[in-house]
Amino acid sequence: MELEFVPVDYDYFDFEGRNYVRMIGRDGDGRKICVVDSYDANFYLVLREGYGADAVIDKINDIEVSKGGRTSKVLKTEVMDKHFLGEKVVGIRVWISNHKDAHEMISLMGDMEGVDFRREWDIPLVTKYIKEKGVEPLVWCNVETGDHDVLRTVEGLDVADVYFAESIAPMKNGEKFVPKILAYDIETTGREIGEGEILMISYCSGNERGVISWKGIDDAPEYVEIVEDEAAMIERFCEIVRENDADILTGYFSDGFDLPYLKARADYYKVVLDLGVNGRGPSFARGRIPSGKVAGLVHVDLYRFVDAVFSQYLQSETLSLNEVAGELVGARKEDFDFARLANMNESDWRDFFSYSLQDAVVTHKLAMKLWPDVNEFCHIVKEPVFDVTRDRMATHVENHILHNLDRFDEIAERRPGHGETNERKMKRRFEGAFVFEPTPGFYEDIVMFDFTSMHSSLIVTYNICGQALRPSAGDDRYTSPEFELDGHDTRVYFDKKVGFFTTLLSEIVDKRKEAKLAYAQARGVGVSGCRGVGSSSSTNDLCNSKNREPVISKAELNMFKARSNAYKLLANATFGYQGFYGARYYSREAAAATLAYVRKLIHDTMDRISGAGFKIIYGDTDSIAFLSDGKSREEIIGFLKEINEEFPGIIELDLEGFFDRGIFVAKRDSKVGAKKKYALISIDGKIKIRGFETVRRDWCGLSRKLQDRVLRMILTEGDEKGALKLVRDVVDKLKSRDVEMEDLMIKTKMKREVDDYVTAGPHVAAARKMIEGGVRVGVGTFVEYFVGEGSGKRVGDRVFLAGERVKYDVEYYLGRQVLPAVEGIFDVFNIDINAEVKGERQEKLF
DNA sequence: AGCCACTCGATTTT
DNA sequence: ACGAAAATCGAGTGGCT
Repeated sequence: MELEFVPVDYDYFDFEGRNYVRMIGRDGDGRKICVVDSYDANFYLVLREGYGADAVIDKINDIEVSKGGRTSKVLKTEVMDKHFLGEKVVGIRVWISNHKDAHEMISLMGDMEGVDFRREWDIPLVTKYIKEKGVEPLVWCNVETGDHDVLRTVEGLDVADVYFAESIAPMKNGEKFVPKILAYDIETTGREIGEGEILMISYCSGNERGVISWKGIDDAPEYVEIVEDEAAMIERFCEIVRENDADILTGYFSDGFDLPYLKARADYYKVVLDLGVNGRGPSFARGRIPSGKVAGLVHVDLYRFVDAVFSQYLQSETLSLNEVAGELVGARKEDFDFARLANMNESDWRDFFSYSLQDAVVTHKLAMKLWPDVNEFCHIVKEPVFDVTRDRMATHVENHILHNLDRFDEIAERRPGHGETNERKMKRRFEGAFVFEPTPGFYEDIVMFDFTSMHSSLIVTYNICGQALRPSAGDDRYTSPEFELDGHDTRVYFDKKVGFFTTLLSEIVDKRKEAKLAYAQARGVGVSGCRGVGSSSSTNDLCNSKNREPVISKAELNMFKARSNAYKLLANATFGYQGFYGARYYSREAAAATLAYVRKLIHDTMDRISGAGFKIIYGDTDSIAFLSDGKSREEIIGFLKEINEEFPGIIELDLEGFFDRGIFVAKRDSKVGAKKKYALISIDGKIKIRGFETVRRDWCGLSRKLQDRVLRMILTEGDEKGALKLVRDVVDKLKSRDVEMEDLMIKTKMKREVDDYVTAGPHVAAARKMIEGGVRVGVGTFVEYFVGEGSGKRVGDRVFLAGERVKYDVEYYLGRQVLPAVEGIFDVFNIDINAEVKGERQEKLF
């Protein structure tokens, strides 16, 4: 029979000495089903030039590996014309009976005469399956089902039906798959996994929501279900999860907390944490934070996705659910003071239930918000949801490459070995980008240009990749600018013939442009009817031309935005990927050369702009700021167009903006202009603050807020005298001890374990205090402290945690926080803020 | 004890 | 374990006077 199927989750297993891929997903009727497909593990032996395949094949056919009660052998071989790093090679594709033995098999085929090298044995089986069969995650396909003994192994699964795929192929115009998402959250008495009890579990999948608890009160809200005890609560939760029949189970930091905690408590009570379809508990993969996997229900830890993919684009200072959800979905968690736990009355419990439910609701909202992004990443890098939500950018870049190699008949490069990564890590750093040293001052009428995806467009334009690297110059080669590598000046050369690496990157850049345009146009349509849709190309045809009504749904709009964003992130990460020690396609020369091109381009462009009579005031990597010098905006834009025509390849300079005023300050204790530290106000009144203490989380709120207000007053009103008054007010408040403790807290993130610090700064002292108080502090923990009065010489001796009844140190906050934050700004106006404040002190004395 | 040069460590910018 | 380097700046450290 035939059926429609969308795969969501993948894994593989052995049956009678062979590998099978097991997929869980939905059929056309929305039933959760399991589809099993046969897939044999395989790899390539690449032949040495001049050697034939027959002798090699004869030899490997005899190789067997017996291990763990199974015997792996060669099933089949095929001689194929392939490419490796763009060069033609002859490969023997070898199919074997078990992927788990691939590594062992390959080592037995090591020093074989005629075999140059071996590849693709280190690619996960599921990745190879998706790549080769085109059965992509979240893409509908047609399955021709059939009988097979292997179905015995999946008969017990808690799904609507199980099928064996006789054949399987993606559908041409499948619908978009919308998953059912169930969010959950637990409240516990302990902070460590398994230490203490779970008091309640909350869940939310849209309208279906509730809290299960064994801490009964007489009139609990109707959404609370009270059960006998903790074990019963865990079992009831499993039951609810299974009945809910979601595709995705999601939590926030649930890999690191909720799921392992549940598992530990379930183990303690000897009940099965049976959340999935196989009647067994979750499994945890190795790693710094072990990934929790539930069979047939994709467990997604949203924190990990946000951390890996989104964090650098968020304003949030911590990645707490509260902050991230606040920023992304405008939803805040409820507050609950955990100190109340010690002594709870009925009303406290009601608050706690409500708080817990809200956590699950907010997590669900966040999951719905991020789904378009997860979905796009899945479609682009063609890896399952489970992996896409946990992989870092470098892995995304690599997976995107791996899944597209077949179009180039390319055999994949291998992953570097341990020794190799260590060797790469040991290598010296290479020179990075160029930053222009600004002259401190207050400027007016500023223009800023910046290059769009500068590194990526240079890589594409000059074919900068390891594959194209050549030892000498030539007509068919690009010659890089001169740069220093490992102590001597050098140039490198790249063949002009494009290969898969730069082709794929240029596709990413194109698709990003396409999605960005579609998004912009769709938004135009959505906001004020059908307009600005001039092109007739299919991606731009977003209007129903008959009735001129917008036909773009909000979901589609979000899709374009997510797609544009995913391609942008992928493009931006590609440069870093080439210089990343763990990369299959690592090329230190390419990474260093890219930076040499980056420096040359910014210098040449700066010369071009100043050559046209403009005064450059700043620039960093890919941006240039200069004074418009009375020229109109139209003239500037015309000038930009003119320069753009002179760039080679896909290099493009963009208008970042026009700014009415801007301030650049000097480095501390110096007259030299500080780099990466400036504030601008754009012509529409938007303020852009970069690098200042205002935007640094390791400064106290008092200094940050004051500096922000000072900068704003100076930029919007040009009123440094008014700003001076702001400082005086704060100084007075500080001295009269009128400042809220909250504004004096200094927050830092631990970058290593407490004992691993060579020099122990104040935050380490604070961390030690926290540990004394029973808090576990490790890498990633946020430490908050204030500096109080005391005799200690070091700041670290006067560090106190929130709630400690110690007077704050006025001198410290004045001299080390408040004044330093504004000193440089007033210097620009020749105002000595220290003298001003001291003067005030003198006046008071008199 | 105080100054100075230096290193360490956290954070931000691109 | 899972993109890159440039840059600022506070705090601590150890040698010197």
